[in-house]
Amino acid sequence: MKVIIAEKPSVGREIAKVFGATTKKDGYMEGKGYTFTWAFGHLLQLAAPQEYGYYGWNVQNLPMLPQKFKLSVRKVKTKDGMVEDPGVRKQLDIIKALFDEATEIIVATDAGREGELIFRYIYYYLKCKKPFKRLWISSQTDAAIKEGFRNLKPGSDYDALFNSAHCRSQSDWLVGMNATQALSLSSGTRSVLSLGRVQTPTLAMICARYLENKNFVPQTYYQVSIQPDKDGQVFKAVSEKNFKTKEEAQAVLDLVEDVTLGFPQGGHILSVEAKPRKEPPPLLHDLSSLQQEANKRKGFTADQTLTLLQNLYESKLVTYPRTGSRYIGDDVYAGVPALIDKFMDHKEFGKQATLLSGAKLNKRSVNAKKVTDHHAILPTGETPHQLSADQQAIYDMVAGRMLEAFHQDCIKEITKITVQSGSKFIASGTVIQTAGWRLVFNDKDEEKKDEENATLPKVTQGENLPVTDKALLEKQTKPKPLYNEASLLKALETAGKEIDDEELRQAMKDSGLGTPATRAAMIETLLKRNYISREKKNLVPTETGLAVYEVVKHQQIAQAELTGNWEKRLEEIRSGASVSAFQEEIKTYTRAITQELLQAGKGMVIKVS
DNA sequence: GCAAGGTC
Repeated sequence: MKVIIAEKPSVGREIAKVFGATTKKDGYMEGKGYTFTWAFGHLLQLAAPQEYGYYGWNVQNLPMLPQKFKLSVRKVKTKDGMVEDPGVRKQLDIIKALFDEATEIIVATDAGREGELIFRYIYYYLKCKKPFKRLWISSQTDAAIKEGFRNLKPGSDYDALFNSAHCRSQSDWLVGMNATQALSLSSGTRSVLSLGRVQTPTLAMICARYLENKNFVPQTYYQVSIQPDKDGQVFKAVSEKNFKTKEEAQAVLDLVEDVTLGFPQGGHILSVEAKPRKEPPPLLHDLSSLQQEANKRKGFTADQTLTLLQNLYESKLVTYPRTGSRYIGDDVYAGVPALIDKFMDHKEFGKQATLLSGAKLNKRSVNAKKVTDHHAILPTGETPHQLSADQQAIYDMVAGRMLEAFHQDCIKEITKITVQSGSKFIASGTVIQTAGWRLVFNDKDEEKKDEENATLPKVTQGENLPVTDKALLEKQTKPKPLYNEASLLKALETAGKEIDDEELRQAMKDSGLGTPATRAAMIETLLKRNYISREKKNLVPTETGLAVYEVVKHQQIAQAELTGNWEKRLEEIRSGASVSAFQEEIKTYTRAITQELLQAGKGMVIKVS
């Protein structure tokens, strides 16, 4: 008997379906001589410190550097503390029984580093010795699954990938557990002051932005605006330059040849530039972009959006939610026209679905090379029943985005008019000529600035217009806004963009800080630790958060680059570089940061709340 | 009591 093990039930069942195996059992399916089972993500985790003999939280134990890491069954929190998750234990037992019967195992966990780790941890924990092969596919269409099975790889081909995954896991444990205990113990508070490769740089970003915002000194500057009149249609033009002093601006204002000063036609049109600009539709959603949009539109937290999306996924209404790709492959694209047709009766955007039906679709979101473990989020085409208002809102964002993504470009005309009246003034305006994808939600254009005119009258070069009004404008420079959930998620994805080193940046771009699946939980962790709080839509540090930030802000553990460095090394391990060299470096770093924090925490000032 | 990673 061959046993196929997937990362999650949905994939296990999908593969079983392709094989025509339909017999449902408890925790697996069987048919055609195969058995199909699954994990629920990570079933096993690196054991907690006490399982290596490090009892309690004690400076004597630090740094904790286990000789050999152990695995333990995933735990859940109950009123009696942490206990084995019974569902996980049950599934592990099922997997063990199946592996015992197996002649061969086929590994069908997600095609990536963590997918490999999920299987290997199970395999080694169960002390299984059966031979295994690897299925490596990035979409779960029938064709992709069949092709993957014709192309099974030897299990050992992925040993180096497992090594890199295991290193990632151990390194996070060593640095996180030790740094957390070191700072918590030395701070003298009895609370948990957690630190980690992902959470601490994130906290640092929030704190740095908060302090920058709070300490920002606004600069006053001045502008002059005039209002020319074209046959009764007025528009606004603003001085080409900004002025540092009111006097400079006043001088420019005084030179304006307006009607009240006796100039009947003092606005001379120097030039009119009008150029069309194509604005392509947005890409399909991945989890992060959807969380950002839901936060902007509905004020949902990243965690709420993920929960709602998980509900929709479990009801088979949307595809896999925890994806980091905004693209689909050609195989999935083949089903898109039929999918669009399903929305022709939708009350909000049925009209646009009808318009797209049979039309030539925009293929910007179609690129198999940019599909990673999972493709972008799409509706499945199943008809929703009795969704809650919030679920419906998320569902509509997924479906609406699909219509946008395959819609036509939006064509705008950007107009710039230069007017001479004493000095030069600029009027700019954007007119949407063909709305294209913008028809789906009829949203306002975010890019549009305050000074812009909705529409500008038709004027020609050389024309002279009366200037009917003028004004001196006093303005102030603004600080970068505080992070909210949407802008933080975006910053986490692109933390690499502020890194100069090209190779580091590439490594960061692939991973960012955290992963789509973990970012929502990480934000919740910072809230739970009382490091940050929500103020309206903003995320701001608490006193505790700022105190921790002050202690660690110059340390490596607070820098996003730490992840970039690790990723680079892990990638080398994946291509065969030495594991032990990296492990030694991590141990050395763990010793160093533990010592530093044991000292630094003593100087901490934290109010006990 | 603690990390980051995955998912019901």
